[in-house]
Amino acid sequence: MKRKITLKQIARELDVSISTVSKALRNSAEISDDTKQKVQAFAKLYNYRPNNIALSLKNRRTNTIGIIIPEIVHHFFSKVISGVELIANKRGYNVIIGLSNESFSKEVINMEMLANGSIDGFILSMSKETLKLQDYHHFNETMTQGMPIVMFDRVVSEIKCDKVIVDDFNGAKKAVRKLIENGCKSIALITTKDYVSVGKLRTQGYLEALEEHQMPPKAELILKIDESLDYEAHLEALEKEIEQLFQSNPKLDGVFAVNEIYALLAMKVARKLGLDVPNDVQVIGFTDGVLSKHATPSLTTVSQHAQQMGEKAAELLIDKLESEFNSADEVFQTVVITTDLVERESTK
Amino acid sequence: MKRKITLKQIARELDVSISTVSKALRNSAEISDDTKQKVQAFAKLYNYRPNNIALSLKNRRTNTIGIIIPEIVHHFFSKVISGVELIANKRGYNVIIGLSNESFSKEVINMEMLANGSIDGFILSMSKETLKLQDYHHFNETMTQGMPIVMFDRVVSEIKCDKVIVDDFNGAKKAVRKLIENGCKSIALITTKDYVSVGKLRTQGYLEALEEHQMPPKAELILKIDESLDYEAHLEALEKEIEQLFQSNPKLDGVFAVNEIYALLAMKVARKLGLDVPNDVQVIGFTDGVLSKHATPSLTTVSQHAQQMGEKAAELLIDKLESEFNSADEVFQTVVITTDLVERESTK
DNA sequence: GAAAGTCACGAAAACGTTTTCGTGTTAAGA
DNA sequence: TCTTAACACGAAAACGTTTTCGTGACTTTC
Repeated sequence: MKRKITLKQIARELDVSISTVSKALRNSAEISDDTKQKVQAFAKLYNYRPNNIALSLKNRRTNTIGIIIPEIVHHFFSKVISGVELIANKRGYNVIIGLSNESFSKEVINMEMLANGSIDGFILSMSKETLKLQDYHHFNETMTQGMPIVMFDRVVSEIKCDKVIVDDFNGAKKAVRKLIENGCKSIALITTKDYVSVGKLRTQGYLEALEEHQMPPKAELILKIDESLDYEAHLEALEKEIEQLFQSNPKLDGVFAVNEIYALLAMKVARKLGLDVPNDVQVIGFTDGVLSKHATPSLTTVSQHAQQMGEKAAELLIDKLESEFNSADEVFQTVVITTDLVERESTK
Repeated sequence: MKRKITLKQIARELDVSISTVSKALRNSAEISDDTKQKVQAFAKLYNYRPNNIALSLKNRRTNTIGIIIPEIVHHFFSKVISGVELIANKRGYNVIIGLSNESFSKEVINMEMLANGSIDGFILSMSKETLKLQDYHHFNETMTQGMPIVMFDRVVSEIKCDKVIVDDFNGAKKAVRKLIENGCKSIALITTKDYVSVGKLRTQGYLEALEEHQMPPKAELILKIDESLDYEAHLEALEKEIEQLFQSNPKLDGVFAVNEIYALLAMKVARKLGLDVPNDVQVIGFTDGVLSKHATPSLTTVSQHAQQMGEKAAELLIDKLESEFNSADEVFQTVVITTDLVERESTK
C-alpha cells in the first residue's frame, strides 16, 4: 500500500527543491528544459496528482458545491441533481449532497457541516418544516459569511439570493385551460395545504383559468390534502378522500392534480367508479416524472424541466463564484423555467 | 461580508498565542480556567468553527466518502444513496457523488478527481461499459494507494474488495416459484443481455425454479432485450417485442420480468390483448420501486432493499476506515442482502 | 535559600501546495 | 578584469489546524 506521491518526495528523489518541482510541473519559464523534462518524466512515472485538499487550503476555494434537498428518492430532486452535476463537472466542480428529510434541524446541521470550508456555495430547496417555521436565519448567516446560495423550486421572497423557479402559476393555468378547451365543464383541483409556495401558485393558476372562461370556482371541487401526514403511508385514506370528491360531484369531468400521485389516484378512483379516462373524465398532473409516463393510461402532465432547473442553478452559482468583483454589487436574479404541457392518453 | 473567523484572529484579538486558543477550545488541562473561559466566550460570540479543509490536511482524512453510480435518476440508486447518507451522517461523514452515466471514461475521470485527497473511500456500482470492457485497472490502482472501495449490486469476482449484493438468484427463484404455486403453466422471462452480472443470475434463478418443478424451459418463452439501446427512447419497439412474445405463446399465463419497466409493459400488452391481470396472466417484476406500487393493478415485485444495501455499504466502508490495523490483514467481506417478495395485485 | 516541581503558556513543526523574492553562477559587454 | 544581466534554482511564507516540546515564573520542600 504505497501512499500517493507528493512534491516533497519527488524533490527528495531528484535532489532538487520543492519549489523547483512545483514550477517544473507547471511549466514555469524559470526552470531549465533539462530539469523540467526530468521532473515531468518522474512525475508521470509515479502518476503524481496534486492533493486537492492542500490546493483547497491554499486557494481558499474547494471547487465543490453543496446541494441540500429535502429528499433524494424523488424523481424531481434527482433530476435536479443530475442537471447540477452535469454543469458542475463540465466546469470543474464536484458536488456534495446533504439531505434534510424535510426537517428544519437537519437542514441547519447539514449546512453548518458543509459551510466550514468544505464547499464554495450552496444550491438548495427548503424543507417543508423550514417553510412552516419561517425561520431563515441559517440562510442569511451563510450568505453574510460570503457563501453564495442559489435556491430552486421552493423559495420565499424574504430571502435575497439567486433563485430558479418554475412558472407554477402559468403551468397550472395552461393545464386547466387545456381541460376547458377539451370540453370539461366541471373541473376539480386536488392540491396540498397552502404553506408550500408552489402549491399556492398552482391553485391560483387553476382559479385564473376558470375565471378566464367565466366558470365560477366551486369550493366543493377543491380538495386540499394535508401533506404533513406521510402520504406514502396514507394512500388508502387519500384514495377515500378522492372517492368522496367524485361521489359528491357526479358531473365531474376533469381533474387537475398538483402532483403525480394525486393524479394517478384520481385515475384509479375513476376506473373503480366505472368512469373511462379520458372519455368520461380527463386528468392532468404536475411534475413530469416516471409515473406519468408509465401509467395506463399514460398521464398528461405539466413538465417542470427539473434537469434544466438544476443546470441553470449550477450556472448561476458558478458564475457568481467566478465573478471577481463579488464585493458590493450584489444583484440577484430569479430565473423562471417555463413549463410545458406534455399531452398523453389521459386527455382527449 | 465578514469572512469566517480563524484561530489566528481570535489569538490576535485576545493577545494570546494560536496554540493557547486551540487548546482552550479543546478544553486542554494546560490552560488556566480564566483563559479558557475568555477564549470560549469569544469563540462562541463570533461563532467560531474549525475549518474542515485545514483539519483534513492535518489529519490526512476528510471524513467524506465518495459514491460513484451509473445514474441518479433511478429509484434503486437514489434509495442506495439515501441509505449511505443516513449512516454516513450518523457517523460524522459527508457524501460526495459522481455520476458515470454508464460510461467507462466518466467513471475513471470521476474517480481520479475524487481520489486525490477529496475523500477517504469509495462506494460504487460499476457502469455497464466497464462491465463490458472488463477493464478494472482504476479500481485496483485506487486500492493499492490505500483507498478502500465497497462495491454494491454490480460486482465482479476479479476485484478483491468488500461487496454488498442482492441474492438475485434466490430472488428470481422465489418469484418464479410463486408463479408456479399460483398455477402458472407457461411462464415467460423478460430479461436483458447477459453481460450485466445481475441479469445472468436472475435468469439462472428462473431456470432453476422451473427445473425444481419439472417444467422444461422453452427458448421461445425467454425474451432477451438489448439494453444498449436507451430503452426510454425505444418503448414502442420494446412493447412490440413483448406483444410478439404473447402472440407466439397463446398459453402464456405468467411473466417474470427483471425490472419494473418490462413488467409494466407486459401488463400493458396483456390488457391490450384482452387478457386480465392477474386472472389470465400473472406478472412479477424485480426492483421494488415507485412504479410497482402505483401501477394499476399494482405490481408484485422482488424487493431489493436498496436503502438497506446503502446502509450496509456505508457501515462496511466506515468500519474499514476506522480500523487501525488496516495494514496487511486485508480480509474482504461480501454481504448478501436477502430479497423479499412483495405481493400486490398482479398475482393471485 | 537553593533545588525541585508545578503551572500556564508560546514557538515551531507538520499536513501539501503555490508563489514571491532572494541569491549564486555564468555569460556577455565595456 | 570588472560590472551587469540573464539564468536557474532555493528559501520561506501562506492557507488553518493540532500537537509536541521548551521555557519562564512561581510555589513547594528540605
